Parts: sequence; structure tokens; C-alpha cells
Amino acid sequence: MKRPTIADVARRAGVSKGAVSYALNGQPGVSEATRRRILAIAAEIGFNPSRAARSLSGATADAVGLALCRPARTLGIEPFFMELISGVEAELSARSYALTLQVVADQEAEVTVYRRWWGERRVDGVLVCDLRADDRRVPVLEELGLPAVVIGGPGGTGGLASVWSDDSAALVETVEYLVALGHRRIARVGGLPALLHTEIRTEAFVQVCRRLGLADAVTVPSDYTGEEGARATRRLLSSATRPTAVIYDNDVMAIAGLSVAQEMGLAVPGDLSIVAWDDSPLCQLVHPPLTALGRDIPAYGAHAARQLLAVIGGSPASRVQDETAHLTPRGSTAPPRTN
Amino acid sequence: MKRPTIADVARRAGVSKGAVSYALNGQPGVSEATRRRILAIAAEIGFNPSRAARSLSGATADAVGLALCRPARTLGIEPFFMELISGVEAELSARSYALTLQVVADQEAEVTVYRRWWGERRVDGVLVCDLRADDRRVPVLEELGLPAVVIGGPGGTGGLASVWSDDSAALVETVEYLVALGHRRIARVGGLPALLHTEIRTEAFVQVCRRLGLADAVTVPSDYTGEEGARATRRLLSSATRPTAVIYDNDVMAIAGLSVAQEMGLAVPGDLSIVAWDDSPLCQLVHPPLTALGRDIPAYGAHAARQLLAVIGGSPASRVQDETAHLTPRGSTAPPRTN
DNA sequence: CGCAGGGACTTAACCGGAAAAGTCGGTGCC
DNA sequence: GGCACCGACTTTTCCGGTTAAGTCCCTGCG
Repeated sequence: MKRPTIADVARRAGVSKGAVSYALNGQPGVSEATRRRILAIAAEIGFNPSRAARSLSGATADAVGLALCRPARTLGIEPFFMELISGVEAELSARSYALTLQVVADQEAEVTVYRRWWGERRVDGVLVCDLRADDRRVPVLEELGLPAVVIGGPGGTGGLASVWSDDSAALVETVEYLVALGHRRIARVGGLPALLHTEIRTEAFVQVCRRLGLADAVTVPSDYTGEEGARATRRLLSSATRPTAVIYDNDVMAIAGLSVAQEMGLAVPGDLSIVAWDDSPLCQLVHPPLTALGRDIPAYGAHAARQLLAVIGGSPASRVQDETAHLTPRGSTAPPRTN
Repeated sequence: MKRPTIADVARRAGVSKGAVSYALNGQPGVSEATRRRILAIAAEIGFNPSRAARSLSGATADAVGLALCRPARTLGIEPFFMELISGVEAELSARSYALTLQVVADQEAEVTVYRRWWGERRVDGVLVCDLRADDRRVPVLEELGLPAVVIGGPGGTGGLASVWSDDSAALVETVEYLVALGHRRIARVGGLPALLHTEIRTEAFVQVCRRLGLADAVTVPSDYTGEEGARATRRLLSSATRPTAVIYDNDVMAIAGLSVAQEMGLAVPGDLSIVAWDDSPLCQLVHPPLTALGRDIPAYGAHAARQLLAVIGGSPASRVQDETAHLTPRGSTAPPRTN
């Protein structure tokens, strides 16, 4: 089937291509009657202006890019990205922007993708996830002048716009809550150490533990997978001075940790309290349900998308603080059993 | 920063635009020496041909579309889609095709998106998920002549290409396994009843139960969420003749079901055996680990993508059967406790 | 010696829109 | 009455590629 072009509309309306273009774009230069006629014909034959032709003339591709740099298996089990994407999507499709997705192997590949997208004018801007310390992508994007919004921070975003959440405050709140319950030996199973937000959380953990006079603030690095979360938990629980509470950097690891505790004969929350970062429905499906640090991730994505559209529209790059994760206590936390 | 165009390359190489085009596309018409010189200059100034200009001349957008019609929360927790996407991506990016993603509210919106994508020449083809009985999308895609691959079936795909997995056989295998263990009262918590593969599974369930002389093959419809899975499980387990085994249409509902069983004081697998369809790492993180029907979902996505590229390339639409899900027995299934 | 043939390019036309510049009939105004 | 101005279009140019159709020079051959 042949796709209708602007010339088809023009022919049927008995006017020139230019007139059709003006009519469709709400520009002056055509009478109201003619405009209505043209619009009716366009709708009738199902005309949609070619993105290619339009972006060749104008400058926008009406698409934004998102490159995800995580192994396939991590992407699957972590609800985070899919929720983020659906939030981004909601915002974009309301303005009929498309989302171009690409899964990449590493930062090198991601930078290459950005350069290509920019050169091909395939996207008008990009969303950047998983910020790292001294992130290579930031200077590249600045150099290219490709509009971008970093999802993460604070700090390390250079001159790029960003949306961030105060992980530090959320962590402090969690530790204070556990201490209020009576815990003194608190450990943490962290996410990928290379990620900036992991670093921020680790640093905040060290600080708050020192301030509250707790023993060493151990963070066992991990990679967000259940296996690694389980391994890290085994290590922690086998130690002579095993912790009475563990904070996990995502829900999958927390569930794995719960499983390990039960397998080692420890009662949760009696012998061990567990807190999960990121509150997905999964946290409520296990026994006991997990106390979790939740926030509205689709909204987070929507805010990032909205800001990106603003930057594309010419707004100056700003740093927007999003909601801080809040603690939802459930069955997995309690005062430590005194023996 | 100004993006380099083919004219910039031509100027620096001291040749015409045409020569550069021939050189870059491996066409005859330039000497080997000139070709190398042009290639070197293009690489040096970071030239990437504009997608828009290229697809305006040629015909391809070098992108495929995927519209997902599920509420945001379901999308997030179900690993299925993200795994599928990463598989699709792997195949596409190897051929430097982009994936355009759109989350839509309903089939109506999805059809509109297809029409728009087609009219805008934004994509060269689409992947269709969540096939329904008498699916509206199939005739529309056929009418438009937009290359498409349906992920699902068999049946209901009209003249479109498809990739499918024999859910019927997988379900029969599962029931036979449970019966071999000694179960006689088997129930099922199904996915969205409107989806064709739910229908196929339900029909297969009825058939195999009849064949094996089992009691009524009850399928409680659900929507893939943990809450609904829990509710359905409560209903089943409260019945006078409660089942000794339940098959769940996804892993999230199975985990919710496990949780409900434990909360009702039933031992798994002693009092109740549980089987989950779709084997994600989550199934191994709970206690007991869940017996699951697994298959390689990224590969499934990759096959679909490969077939779509073939259809775009002009191959006739074929129906490819993918791997059948296979049962991985774990701790959640055992012979029913005899009392 | 003259001419066909072919390699190596250049020129120009096109793809489908957007938008600047031009055309033309009608009006208001001095 | 003549002229500037305006609305409503049409014509033309441009965006950055691809590609058919030249152009030009060199070689081989009768």
C-alpha cells in the first residue's frame, strides 16, 4: 500500500503543497475554509507527514534516546528500569515523542551510540542512567552539545541537566530507624561499587554510623543479582560478630538475603532485620513482607523526560531534586532479640 | 556544535558528494585509493549520515517498533518484557537497527500508533505482543502492509509472520508430571483471559485433565499481578475440595500463591505443590524454590527480531516455532501428603 | 589514426516536507 | 485614480542523502 504524501493531499484539495503545509501546521496563509477542507482530506486518506522529510527540513527528530548499560539478566529481574521506562514513555507519548532504546555492553559502546545518534540526528536528546564517578559520558555529551538529562547525582553531572534523589538522606533515615529499634550492628549489601549512587550511599552509611557511634559500617559490594546478594549475605551472617540488621541496595538482593537467613536458621525479623531499597510489589509477596525504601519510579522517569524535553526546547540545564525515598516498615524489621 | 554532512567530507576530500556516497556505501565508481581517503576523512571528522536524509531517499528507517499494551505496574514486575526486549535489542543492534518503544493504554491506541508509525515512515516493521483472539491489530497491519512479526500463536496471526512456542505441550507435560507425582486435584491460576496464549493454555488444561480422568480442571482467571494471584489462590485453597497442586501463569503470581499458602498454614510442597510458568531468578530466591516452566526469553526475542528483519528484507512471512518451555523441578513440587 | 569502451568522477534529479519569496486580485485611503 | 497593502495562495529553495545520467580521459584495437 502506498503511503499518502503531502502532494496527494494537495492534489485532492486542488491546492499546492505549500498551502497544505501551512494548513496542517496552523500557520497563517490559508483561509479558514480551505484549512478545514485540507484537514478533512488529510484525515480521510490517513496522511501523516514523513518524519524523515520533516526532520530534514526542520531540525528535530521527535525522539529521545535511552541507552542501558547492564547485562541482560540484571535488566530483566530489576523492576527499576521497566518502571522508569514506563514513566518516561508516559511523558513522551503525551507530546508524541518516541523513545529509542538501546542495550549496550559497556560505557565505550554507549559513547559510540551517542555519537552515532547525534551524527544521524536520530534523537533530539538522551537520558543517561547509572552515573559513575568521573563518568566518561558526561564530557562527550557536553562536547557534542547533545541535550541530555542525567538520572542520578548529585554531583558528577558537569554542565548537564539532572534529576536526582537524596539517597544519602534516605539511608540516614533508615539507619536511624534501625538504631531506634535497638540495632547496633548494621551491615549493608551494596550495588555495583562503580556507580555513583552506590558510592553516595556507602559514604552516607559510613558517616551516619560514625555519628551514631556504631561499630564498623560494613558494606559488602555486590551486583544487584540474587546470587551475589545471597553470597554477600552468607558472608555477613557467618562472621563472628554478625549484624542484626542488613540494608540491601535493591529488592532482589533483599529477597535473596531473606532466603539465605531462613536457610541458615535465622528468624527474620527476630534474629535479623532486613531493609530493601526500592519497594516493588515483590517485597510484599515474601514472608515476612520486607520493610522497604520506596519511591515513585515512574514519576522519577516522567520528571526526567519532562526536563529533557525542556532542555531540548532550549531551557537552561537545571538540577532538579526528586522525591526522597521513604521507609515503609513491614514485617522484616523489629527490635533485635536480646539473648 | 555543527554536525558534519556529506558535503563536508566531500569538500575536505576534494571530490563531489556523489563520490563520497559511493565510497561510503561500497558502491563501484571510485578508485580504491580515493575510497580509502574518503573513509579516513569521514572517520576523522566523525561523520554519520543523517538517518532522515537517508530514509528520505531510500526507503528504510532502520528502526523497528514495539508497542506494549500493559499497565505500568505489570510491566515493571514481570521480567518477561524486559528480557524479551534485551533479546530483541541484541539482534537489532548487531545490524544497527534501532528499537522504538511505546507504551500504550489499549489496543485502540496501539493501532493508532501503528498507523502513525507507518505514515511517518518511522519504523520499517513492528513486533506484536500479547496476541488476542480475533486481534484487531492483525488486519490493520495486513492492510497497511507494514512488516510485522507476531510473538505468539499458533493461530490468529492471519497472514503475518510469527514466532510461537508450544504452550499447550508445556502445559500437558506439567500436568502429566504432577499426576505422576500422585496429584489428582490440580488447579490453575491463569493470566489475562483475553490473551490468546491464556486461552490456549486453558483449553490444553481442560483437554489433558479430561484425558487423564482428573476432576474438573479449574482455571481461575487473573491479571499477572501478585495481588490477583494471591486472591485467586485464597479462593482455591478455601474451597471444600482444595487442590493439591496449582499451576500459575507467571512467576509473580506463583510467588504470591506460595505466600498465601504459607499464611494459611499449608506446607509447600507437603500440602500444596506449586508450578510457575516463566522461570526467572526470583523462583530460586523463595523458600522453597519454585518448580518452573522455563525457556530462554531473550532468545525468543532475538528470533522474533531476526524474523522481522527477514520480512523487512522481503522474505515471505513464515511461522517459526521456538523452543517449548521445559519443566525444572525444584522444591515446590512433591507427591501430595496422604492423610 | 580513429573510435569504442570503460574507469573515475561530476552533475543533476529526486525523496517529502518547511518556509522564504513571489504572484495576483481586491481594498482602503489620500 | 493611483498606489500601498493585505490576504490567499503558488513557486522556489533548501535540508542531506542516493542514484541515474552525463563528462572526460585513457587504453586497446582494427
